[in-house]
Amino acid sequence: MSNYRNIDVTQLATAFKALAHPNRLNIYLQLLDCCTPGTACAVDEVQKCCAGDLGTNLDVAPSTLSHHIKELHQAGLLQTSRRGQHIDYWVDPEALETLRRFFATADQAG
Amino acid sequence: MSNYRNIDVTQLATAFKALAHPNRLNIYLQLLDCCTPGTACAVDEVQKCCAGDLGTNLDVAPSTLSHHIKELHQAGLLQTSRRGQHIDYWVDPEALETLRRFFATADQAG
DNA sequence: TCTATATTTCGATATATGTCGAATTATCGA
DNA sequence: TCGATAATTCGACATATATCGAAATATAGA
Repeated sequence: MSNYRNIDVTQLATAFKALAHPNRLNIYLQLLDCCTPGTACAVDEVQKCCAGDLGTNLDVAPSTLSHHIKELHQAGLLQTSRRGQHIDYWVDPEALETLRRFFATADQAG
Repeated sequence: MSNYRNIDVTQLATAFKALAHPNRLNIYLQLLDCCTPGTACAVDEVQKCCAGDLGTNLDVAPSTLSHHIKELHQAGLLQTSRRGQHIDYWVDPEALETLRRFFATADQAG
């Protein structure tokens, strides 16, 4: 059961766990809207996705925000890059593809 | 943020939470393999999906198994029907479709 | 009706998680 | 180099969750 139709079940559970918290799902959705998966927002674009921006509509302390971002990152859902004082985050396209594929195949025959 | 591209975000987080635990994910995967989503296994088929069967490869007490099944059911991921002493469970097709659709659209543009 | 089987509910307990504030690290600009 | 800003790490604490065993509920069959 550690593997299901060529999908790593442990990785799947880890991803679900990361996305299970409303604040973390919120962060992930923001990043989905912010940048095309696999790409950080260009600096000159209006949309930003550095840690501070992700917390503006979350009402949590910076340390809590950092904690949640770390969880998402450790689950493999986000990628990261420093840009000066800021740290940008964006959606890991492979992890997203794994999730998409799981539900796509699950939705087919039993 | 309670709605994202016509998908209920709260429902999404609830579903992820239910699937985040390895034992519950295991149960869900068994049901996906057991029966076509939306249908219970016919009684005369070899595959079964009553509560007891779902726990055979899980190594947890019956009460714990029941607890996990209840979580999946309350999250809207499973449907249920009593069959004599047994209670059958199967994958709710609409919930699965919601998840499939979320990742399908998320995987497209940002 | 009585017994066996399947499942759930309840109460207790250990562990995991979310949150904060304070302190720390990293970077930029003066 | 110093101060400001962004983000992380750490320690503490309250809450949530997973688990079990015992007891309760539901059903089938003798």
